[in-house]
This record gives sequence, C-alpha cells and structure tokens, in this order.
Amino acid sequence: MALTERINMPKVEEFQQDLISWFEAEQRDLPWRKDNDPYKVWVSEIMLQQTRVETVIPYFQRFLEKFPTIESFAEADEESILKIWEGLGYYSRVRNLHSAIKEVVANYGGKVPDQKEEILKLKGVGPYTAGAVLSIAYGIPEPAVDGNVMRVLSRILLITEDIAVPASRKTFEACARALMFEPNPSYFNQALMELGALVCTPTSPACLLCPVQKHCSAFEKGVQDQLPVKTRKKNTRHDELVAIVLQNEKGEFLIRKRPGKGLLANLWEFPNIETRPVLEPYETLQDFLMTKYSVDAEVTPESFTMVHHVFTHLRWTISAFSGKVVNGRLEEDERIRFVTEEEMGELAFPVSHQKIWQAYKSHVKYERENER
DNA sequence: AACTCGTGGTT
DNA sequence: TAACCAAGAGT
Repeated sequence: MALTERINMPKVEEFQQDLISWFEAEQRDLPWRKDNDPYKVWVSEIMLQQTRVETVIPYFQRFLEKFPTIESFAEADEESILKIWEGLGYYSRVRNLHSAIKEVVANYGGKVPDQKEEILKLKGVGPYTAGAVLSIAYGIPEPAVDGNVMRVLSRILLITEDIAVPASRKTFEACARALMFEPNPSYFNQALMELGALVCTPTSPACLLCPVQKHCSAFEKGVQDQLPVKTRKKNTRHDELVAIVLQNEKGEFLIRKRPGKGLLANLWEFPNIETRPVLEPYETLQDFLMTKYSVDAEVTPESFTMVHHVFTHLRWTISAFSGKVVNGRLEEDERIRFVTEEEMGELAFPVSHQKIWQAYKSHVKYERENER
C-alpha cells in the first residue's frame, strides 16, 4: 500500500510485541484502569483532554463518587456538574458530556454506543475520544490519535508533517491503523500514549530505556529531538479588569453568572468590568454598580489585591476592590444574586475569582487583627 | 483552517 | 519570565 511505500515501517509483529509487553509490565496504576466500563472510560477521556494525569485523578474519583452511574449523571443539574468540574478548566467539556450522556440515556437505553458513526455524533466526542472509548471499552480496533501518539509515531516512523496542522492527524491515524495490534486494540492505543507520557516525552526522550528503540527511525538517525515538527504559536491578548467584592446590609456578597457561551460560560464571578481601552460608560465601580444594577454602593478607594491570571490565549490583570451597599434596590434573578459565604461554596467559580476571594479573606483577617 | 476554550507544571 | 506543554473538540 501507499503508506508502507512512503514510510519506513518497522517489523509490525515485533514492534507490537515489544510495545505491548512493555505496557503490561510498566503501565501506571490509574483509577480509570480498574475496569473498562464505557461510562468511566468516557468520563476519564474527557477529563484527560489537554489535562495532566495527576490533575485528573482526584477529579475523576470525586466525579464517580458523586455520579456513580450514567443515570445519576444524566439526572444532575448544571450547577452541580460545573461545581464538580470547578478548577479543571475547559468547562464546555462537562456541559457537552452532560448533554451527550443525557442523549445516551434517552436514546440508547443508557448504553454507550459501540458504533463509530453513532458515538461521533455525541457532543464533545471527536475522533480521539471515539477511538479511545471504542478500543478501551469495547475492544474495537480503532486508532486513538492524541498528542502523544503523534509525537511517538512521528519519531518511530520519521514523519515530518506538522502536527499543528489539523489535516495531518489523518496521516497518523493511517499509521496507527497499519500498526494496530488486533488482539488487543485497548492495550495498543494505551501503550502508545503511555510510551509518550513516560518515555517518548516532548523534550529529552528516554531513548535508552525505550522498549521500541530498535524500531525507531528517529533514534537510528539521531533526530528524535527534532520531532515532531510543530509550528504554530499563540497570540495572547491582555485584558485589565476591576472587580468588586460587594457586601449588602445582611453581609451577603454580590455575585453574577457569566454568559452561557464563551469563556468560563455559566460560571459565577464577582461583578467586574474591563478598564481598557476606556472605562466607559462607568467611570468608577460605584457608577458601574449604580448604572448596571441600580445598587447604591460605597467602594473603598484602594484595591485590596491585584490578581494575575494566565489563560492559554489571554491574560487577565484584575484589581479587586471591596465595598458595601448603602441603599440596595437590586432585583435578584437567575444571573445576579446576593449570597452568603456558605452558599458561595455550592457554586462554581473560575480560579481567577477564587484568587480574589482568598485575597479578600486574608485582607479582612488582617484588618481585623490590626484593629486590636 | 484558524481561533477559542482553563489550569498548573516545566523549561 | 515567557513560552511551552498535557489522553482535543467546537465553531
């Protein structure tokens, strides 16, 4: 076939044997490897998207304690699914997962589809996740090409296609298919990823410890450090914000829910505004609170903290102020509320606003100790 | 195809 | 420190 003509293929059977044997001996003991229940495999794969294993472990365990069955998660409300995802990032993952799980319960009798075309229709399930679930949960020989696999295969097969270009994933899928270990697709896919995570790492790969070293074209030529080829860089935006931790007469705090689409969708936050390029139409936080929420407030002249928060594609600098309501006429609704600290604990906040809250708490504590 | 979408750890 | 990276998908 064309593939084997262009690419220097290793001896497939020997390669598979070396790879699978290594995986059986060296694989990590991870919570989602205790069984191959499709629901658990699915949840773990979504959590692991662009996220480190060590970060995911506690989230995965908490998730399954709270939602042990596919039905229990399907019945959950959005507030609680965001709360369990709080701090994990990429929050649309959990909203898509929730939507997809409800779909499975409603239309597939609670059984995760084992057909590629069907599972790919589900929200949040792309080519990687489809391959991972099909192979790990059902033993179907479908490739699961993630960043690890592209890196590993680019080295073993000396593929110089730019992995930052979406279209090149097809090449790697074809290669993974050509190398697929039919008796155990689950172990084959997981072994490639595990190899990428433990041995064939992005920088300074441990080639001397590699179980498939003798099959690796990059190692043979000594070019493993130059692969994979990955171009694209990011352009980061910088936003400056001012935020307000505002208490009413009862000591409750004003919070609002972010819009249902876009960055940090539907998470709660302290009211805030951008200060650039202009601070209009509100000159101050006091005017902002009055104009937007009809709240008459007294805001401290100095901010109590400056929070820096870095996202993948943008950066926030937040000056946080505190204040008290003088005359509240605010009408609360679904997206704007006064809540106690205890009630806040039930809601999901982005990490940037958790930083503000922590700073506020220590600020208040410091003020209190200073009075004595 | 390029851009958006989080967070924490490494280099 | 800034850039890069980690079991990607939606638009």
